[in-house]
Amino acid sequence: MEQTDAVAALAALAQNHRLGVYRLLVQAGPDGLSAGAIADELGVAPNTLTFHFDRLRAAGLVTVRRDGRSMIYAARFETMNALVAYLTDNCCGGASEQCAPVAACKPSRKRAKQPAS
Amino acid sequence: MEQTDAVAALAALAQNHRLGVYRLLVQAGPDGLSAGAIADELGVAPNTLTFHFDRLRAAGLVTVRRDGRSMIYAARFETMNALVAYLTDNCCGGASEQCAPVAACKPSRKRAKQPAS
DNA sequence: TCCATATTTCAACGATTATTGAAATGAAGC
DNA sequence: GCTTCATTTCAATAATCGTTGAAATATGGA
Repeated sequence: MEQTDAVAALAALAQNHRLGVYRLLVQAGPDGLSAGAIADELGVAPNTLTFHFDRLRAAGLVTVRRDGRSMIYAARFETMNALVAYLTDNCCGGASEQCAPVAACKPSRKRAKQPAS
Repeated sequence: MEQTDAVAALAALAQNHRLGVYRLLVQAGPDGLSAGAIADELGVAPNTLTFHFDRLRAAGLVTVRRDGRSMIYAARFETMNALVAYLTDNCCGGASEQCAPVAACKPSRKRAKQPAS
């Protein structure tokens, strides 16, 4: 992961509603959640939420797919893992064994192909 | 870690110079680096850097101590670990064993007591 | 086709952010 | 005490950000 991408991902997460959305999606797993379900859960206006989804998507943190009238958002775990790895990279110069690289999250169920990024 | 603290930490890291500073400090370990050394390494004006140090410090990501005329900044690994844990918390609803909580970085050498936060 | 539902688009506004230049502070050495 | 070095403070500026309201788009069902 490049520094530019890491800054983009961090900036995307550095906002109350977006962090709330993201954590919801991380916990939801590969199946994701509909925009409406997230709006209900967080009590955020749908148009505001669209703005935030765009940021998360532009940062590569989530994917979207359409399901009927609903848009289903899901976390991209590869990006999450890459970001964590970037942050903790070569921690303490690699000196301590306790500063080992962090574990990765590899959900087993296949994720649906994302259509338009 | 509370959502507010996580947003603060992420916002502190969501900037090119600050992310550069932070990664330098993570790799430097508990001994830290002087403000001047960091300014040289990154090619950032000292006053600009002070502004960014303040953000990192306010977010609890780094500590400072004075050493002669130099200010020595060092990463706070507890905050780093807490942030990573917060991001990946209950990943996939805890379903997959591969989504286990991430490893923590616990540098072995004692860190100098930080004076004024 | 017409209507309801789900979500997105657009323009506008106030608030926050990063960088700058000049001046101030604090510590060390002569 | 004066000078130098290391870093911080302050005010000003341009750029970016989050929320809002109203209107548009897309899908599914009667």
